[in-house]
Amino acid sequence: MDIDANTLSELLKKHGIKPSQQRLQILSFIISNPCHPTIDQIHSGLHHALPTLSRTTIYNAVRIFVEAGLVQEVTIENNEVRYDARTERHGHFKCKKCGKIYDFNICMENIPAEGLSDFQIDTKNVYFTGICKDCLKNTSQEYRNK
Amino acid sequence: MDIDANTLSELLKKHGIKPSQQRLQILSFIISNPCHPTIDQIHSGLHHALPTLSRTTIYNAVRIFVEAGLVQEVTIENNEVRYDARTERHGHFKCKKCGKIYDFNICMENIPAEGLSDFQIDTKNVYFTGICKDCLKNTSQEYRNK
DNA sequence: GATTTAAGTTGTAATGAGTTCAATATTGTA
DNA sequence: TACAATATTGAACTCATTACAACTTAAATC
Repeated sequence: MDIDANTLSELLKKHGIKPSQQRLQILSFIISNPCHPTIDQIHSGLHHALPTLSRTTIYNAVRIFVEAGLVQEVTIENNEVRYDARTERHGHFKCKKCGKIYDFNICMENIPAEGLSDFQIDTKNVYFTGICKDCLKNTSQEYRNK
Repeated sequence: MDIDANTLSELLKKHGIKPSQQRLQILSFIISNPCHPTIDQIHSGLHHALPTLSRTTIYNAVRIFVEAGLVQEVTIENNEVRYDARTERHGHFKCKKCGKIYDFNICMENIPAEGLSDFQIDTKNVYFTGICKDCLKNTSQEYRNK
């Protein structure tokens, strides 16, 4: 389940990021948990490995990862930023009932954007909201947001 | 520049929303300022017309507008929710240099989303980031984020 | 190996968008 | 006018994120 630490270390060095224990663990966690974890989920997920890990360190680490293009910020809904190590472009779907986030493949290049000629486009984000297959099956159920 | 108050009033009633002075002004402001204003921008923009207008009222009003489908939430970047009266689907581009947000037309229906069959899709959002035409022209300039 | 220097980490305190809530004001209706 | 229902207001609160200063670690030089 774990990613080779040396490989990750080299990856960080290649981007001019010093591979500290904390950074290696944080990046490894994001890669091996492709559920788009929040800062808080990273924090509690690494608690047994690094009991003194501070939230500030996680904020710092993900910021430099994002700047280096190793990790993507995913803002599906306001008030929860999530992180995603998939660098290939893909879309996100958030179910309004169960709150689960699904990835889906999408060919961004095919999106026809009128009026952006002469613009330098760095990132493209697509997110949908609605109700997922599983929740649709159980339609008679009570509404449990989030 | 103003929108006919009667038309707006009817529009609100049609959606079961009581057309109070505050709601009319807030909706009118969002419609006549298609710059995707934040709560704060709405607040200061309406200050001369409604000096006692409270932020809470704006939060309440935009929430019921969004629920009624009259207004769209635009979350380009975390920590700033913006509001948009354009209900037709379109994408948003945020310039990393000047911070300006551009609309662009996009045919959402054509976005090929693999793996979402049997999902009920309610909203589709597309946002790009990069550097706008104007800022590209002045490349030698200092970097002014936001 | 000891010393110096730079960089990274930590926890606390500050910030600021958004929410909650009780009091007040407004509106519609009899 | 009186009543009931709804809307508005502002202060207090919450909570994610940021700022910052003290501390720790790692690397570099002697």
